[in-house]
Amino acid sequence: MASKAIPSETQRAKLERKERAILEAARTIFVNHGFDGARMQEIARRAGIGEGTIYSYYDSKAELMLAVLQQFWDGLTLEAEDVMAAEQATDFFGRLRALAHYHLNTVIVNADFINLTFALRRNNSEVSVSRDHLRHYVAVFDRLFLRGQDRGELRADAVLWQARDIFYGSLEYSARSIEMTMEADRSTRDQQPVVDDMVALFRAHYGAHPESEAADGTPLAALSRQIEQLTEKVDTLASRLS
Amino acid sequence: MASKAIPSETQRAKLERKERAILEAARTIFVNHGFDGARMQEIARRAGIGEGTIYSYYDSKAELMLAVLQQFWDGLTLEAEDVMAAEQATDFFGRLRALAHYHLNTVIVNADFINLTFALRRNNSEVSVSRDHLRHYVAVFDRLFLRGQDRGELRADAVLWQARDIFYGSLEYSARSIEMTMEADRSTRDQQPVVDDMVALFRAHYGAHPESEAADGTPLAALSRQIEQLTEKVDTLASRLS
DNA sequence: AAGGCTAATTGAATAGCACTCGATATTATC
DNA sequence: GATAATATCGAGTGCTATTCAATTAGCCTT
Repeated sequence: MASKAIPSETQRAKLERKERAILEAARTIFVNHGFDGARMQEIARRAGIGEGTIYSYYDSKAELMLAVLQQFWDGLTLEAEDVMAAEQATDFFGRLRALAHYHLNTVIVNADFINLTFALRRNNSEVSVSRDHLRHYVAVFDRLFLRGQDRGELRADAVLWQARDIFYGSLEYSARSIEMTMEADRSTRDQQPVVDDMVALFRAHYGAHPESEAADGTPLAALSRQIEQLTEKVDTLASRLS
Repeated sequence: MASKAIPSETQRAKLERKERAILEAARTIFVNHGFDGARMQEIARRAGIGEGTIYSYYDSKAELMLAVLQQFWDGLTLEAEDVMAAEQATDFFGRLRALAHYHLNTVIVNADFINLTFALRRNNSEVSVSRDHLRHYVAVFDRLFLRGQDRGELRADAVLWQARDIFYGSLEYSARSIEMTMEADRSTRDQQPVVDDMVALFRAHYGAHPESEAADGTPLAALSRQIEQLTEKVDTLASRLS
């Protein structure tokens, strides 16, 4: 397949540039017009190439959109990982808050892409591929959750995939609700309560409650420990304010 | 519009029967082939009428599918209300369990319809109509939740729409996860843990905790709860600072 | 019940689209 | 520079939803 003739570096670069141009054009058209509304002709025109040329890069319209989505979700995954890495808080709930905030905002801002992703759920053959983006993306949550369990911050008997579905499912629906209430206003103000609620939910439902485990007779010690942690946090905050 | 000539009862009945035939045929074809895969010709043939006749009942393929979905969701709403009415348990959590069980099962069994519903989210003009089905359907949950708050079973400061998004969002994602793990097996066995988890979640996060009010008998629990609330506030502050 | 009027029905014709394919241009290799 | 390989093109193909002029069926008046 890749043996006959090796294109020179400039040639390869040219092809790659052209492929990027197609992807970029497709991205714009798909977002603006949706899958069915997008015209291959317009994508070709915008990319500055002939209509048939697209098909030597991508086998079909669906596959082209899949490539667009691939790129989009890969970007999101990287961003989510960056957000996690940049988060100062090292405890589970602080990181969860950061992730929830990032995800909710992302889902709202990129609502077009999210809709496009789920619009592909019709064409059965592609679904499996489209699932991979999501799997990759939600792995960020999975790692966070498992680490939280390892450190004893979360109940050990909690089921990962159920927690994951609660996290992403709730946030997606919340995003839709938020979008509906503010069709024009782009402020991020209203997202705060949802994120707070999500963190509180995880704390109440999945958080380890040491005092109930340590039923031997030192429930006070557990509380004392919590107060210590809290004091630490408050001190951190205070120092940051000065 | 409806003045010139009033059709006799038999004539009207005939038209209604024909409309039902179209709807029934469309329902079958759409479910089996999806929106794009469905051929208007096949729907017409199955309904025993000419292809053009469909268009004197529905303006377009999309509107036809919308009518199919309308019928579907209306049926679901009635069923959900029946489930609520038939439930012996009168407390919030018992009823919530029944609703969660019904909804999860429904979403799994009728996955085709659910997917079709969300596939229409592309065509902007129809979205508003399609939202009405959902609004009507989720009102069952809303009534249940508000009643739970009135009776003091749920925290009074809980926000209805957030709880609703958590309920339906989580269940929808869970349904997908369940579908994935058993592509063939139709048993309802695996749904139980998800339902249990959902009820436990609502109990932990939204349930009223009388012990924190009755600070006389169980001071430790009250303190623990206060600490949690405090932690929540501190975290919120911390996130706002960054 | 015959004629006239309205509304319903039909399927061949239209139009719009993704995709194909033979012809053409560009690049690589000798 | 010749030739082979590869990339590009856009007019044509095939498939559909939708339209519409012609036809039929139903109802009302006399």
